[in-house]
Amino acid sequence: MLVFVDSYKHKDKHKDKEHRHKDHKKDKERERLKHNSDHRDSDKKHRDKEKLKHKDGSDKPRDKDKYKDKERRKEEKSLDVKIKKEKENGFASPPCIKSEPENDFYHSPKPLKREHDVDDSEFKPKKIKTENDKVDKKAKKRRPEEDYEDIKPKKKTKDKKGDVPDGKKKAKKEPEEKWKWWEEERYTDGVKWRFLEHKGPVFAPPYEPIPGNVRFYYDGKQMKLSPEAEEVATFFAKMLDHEYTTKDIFRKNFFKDWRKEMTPEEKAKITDLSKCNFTEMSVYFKAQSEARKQMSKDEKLKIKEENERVLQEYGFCVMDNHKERIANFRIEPPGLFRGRGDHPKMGMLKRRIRPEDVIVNCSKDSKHPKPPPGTKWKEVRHDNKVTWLVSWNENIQGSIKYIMLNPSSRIKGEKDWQKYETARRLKKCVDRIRNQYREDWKSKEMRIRQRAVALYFIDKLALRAGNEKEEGETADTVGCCSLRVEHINLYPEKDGQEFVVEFDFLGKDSIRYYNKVPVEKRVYKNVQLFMENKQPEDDLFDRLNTSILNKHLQELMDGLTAKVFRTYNASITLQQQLKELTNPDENVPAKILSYNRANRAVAILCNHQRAPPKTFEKSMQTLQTKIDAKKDQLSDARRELKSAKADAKVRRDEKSKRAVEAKKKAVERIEEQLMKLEVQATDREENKQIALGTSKLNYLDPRISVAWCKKWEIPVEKIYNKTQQAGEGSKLCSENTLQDEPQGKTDQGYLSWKDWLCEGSFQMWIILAEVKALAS
DNA sequence: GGACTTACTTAGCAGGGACACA
DNA sequence: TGTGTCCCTGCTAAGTAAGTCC
Repeated sequence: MLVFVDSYKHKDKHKDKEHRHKDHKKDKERERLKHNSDHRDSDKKHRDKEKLKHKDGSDKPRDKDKYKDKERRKEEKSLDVKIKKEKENGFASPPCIKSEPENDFYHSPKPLKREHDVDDSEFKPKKIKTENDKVDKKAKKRRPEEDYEDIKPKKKTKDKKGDVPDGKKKAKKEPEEKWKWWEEERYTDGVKWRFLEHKGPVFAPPYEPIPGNVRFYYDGKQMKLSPEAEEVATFFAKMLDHEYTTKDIFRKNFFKDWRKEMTPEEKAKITDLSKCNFTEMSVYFKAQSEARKQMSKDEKLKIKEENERVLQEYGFCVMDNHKERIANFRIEPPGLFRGRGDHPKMGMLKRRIRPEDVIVNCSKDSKHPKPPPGTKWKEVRHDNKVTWLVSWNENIQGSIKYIMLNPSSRIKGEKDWQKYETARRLKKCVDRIRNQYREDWKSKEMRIRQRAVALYFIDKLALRAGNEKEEGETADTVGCCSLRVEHINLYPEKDGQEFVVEFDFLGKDSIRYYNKVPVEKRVYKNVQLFMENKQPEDDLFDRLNTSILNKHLQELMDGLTAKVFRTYNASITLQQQLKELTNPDENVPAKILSYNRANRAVAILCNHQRAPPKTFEKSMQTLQTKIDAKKDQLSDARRELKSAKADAKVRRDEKSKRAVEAKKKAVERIEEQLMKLEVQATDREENKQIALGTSKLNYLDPRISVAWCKKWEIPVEKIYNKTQQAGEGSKLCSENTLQDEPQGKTDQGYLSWKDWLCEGSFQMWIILAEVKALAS
């Protein structure tokens, strides 16, 4: 498979199509990634040969029983045959996977019977464990215990050198006991918790009117606005420098909603947004922001302490026996809606959320959160089949917003774990599914053909499912099932390749997906058929939607949805790329560059992009200057070494010998420094428009990364972000955390997918969860 | 529609470099 | 050479929009 996504932030739909090919550096990088990222095409030349040999044979019809027999036989075939077959399909997986014993692959968490599954009415919390509490391995059930008031919050900020109290320093040396939630029994029947207590949300501060000397002008004349109208005006003023305020839809929506907040007098007077002058307001807010930056240390510290206090009070909840961090305990403040892409609702007023709008979810027997004085909650609910703590309706899309737990929580961790387990199960049957959809390309029924081709695209290109969207409510974006004829171009031959499909559409967040992919002839012919007699705005897959597709996938494998293919292909691509790119002879920075390149291959596959940082060019320039300076330094050092050597040759004494050694060391040190700088420059350049974070946190099974780190003795914290190198992070990612590393290392000197993902290695989960928690 | 995950942007902070001075 | 301070830059994490799936 060739995954080669050329995509940009889509500001003007097709305008820059030609321009994008001009960036040679980027093209070069893509070429490299194109070569490197193709996990199912690692030996392209060979595969192409194979393809030429077998491309017709694979399409021969066969009856169902024959197919089943063949499937059975296929399971028994040798590794070589398997690889050959995979290559024919264009989906060659790492060879080590084939040798896995089949029964080892399924390790889905089996929900065990719980003590409280039947009747939870009597459930009372007794003692809350922090993450540091010891786990009673003999009794791993989530038992209610007493006295949870004494729980001390986990200190979030790491202590700087010298600030650490002696006791703490000492404590750091001792291995910390973690709450091993993955060793506990899981709830059944959709129950998410038995006990939930929290303090409710933190509301946005009330509006503070701007000072009298900050004026608003309409049509050149000063005008005092009512507090309601003034507040909304400040939202606009704060965004004055932003591109949003130049957009017609934004301005139109803002003005419409602003007028709703005006008094009748204001409404009568203010009729044209272009006559409004918000400059003084804008200047005032900029000055305020500047003043915040200029605050004294003490003032900043005070604010920090206050934030910390709020965090400690509202940022944690007690779920079952454990204190858990809440992700977003602050309710979104009012403001102007910033939809992405060409969102028809951008600029609309996001109203202020009040206690009367809020539904609080907690357990009956908990201490219910109190609404602010003089107010009341919309509702207090006790629904333990959901994970949210607080919800409210937002007014822009009419959807519900939630306050939920941090990724470090048990509830999120379990979900994450299940996600990767499902992806692992897909590994087991992906060949069968691929053969099935290949067969379906020949179906007499159009709906089946469409389903099969769509699934092929989802699998091959890691496309999203593509739900239907309400027209006019959101930006016009699509996924696989919602592709339209206008998003596809077909080329019988392009750039020396046959049967090329060109995709050009806006995906999630209005990020452009542009890709030219050579496909199998049958796919090509099918797409041609689907496009026949259709208008550009017609659906490509008119007999398909995501629920039909997912229903079909569910029949193929329990829990299988379109999304699982993305997770599976992302994780397996990482593993393949790590194997391919890691050079055992290279040093740590070079290996980390290899990891980032593997990560990048996944990000490209998933089309995870970012806007190039504003300071990118400048920072590259700075780095280049450093490199140049280092090069000069190196040639100086080499010259000095040469002269020291000559000197030593003449003098032949100990002193000059020592001088030569010292110069040698200096050269080595500078060489290493130069290498590090060059690696950094390469990494940064390659990462200009690619976002690694999303794939790292959401698609890559952390066990693969940790296995790789262990294999090559790379500190885990080098992979899961820099801030964790010091303080808590290094502890979390220490050897202790990885104590139950699985046994089987492969001949390739690399832990295989299966090897790492065996039962008992769930420690990895807590690493991911805690790394995420640290980031909070 | 509801619940949940995935996604990108950006404010603010941490940390490193430059410089002064002991 | 070590230490302290300031400033700049890159990175992180909060914030919240936009997906998926049931």
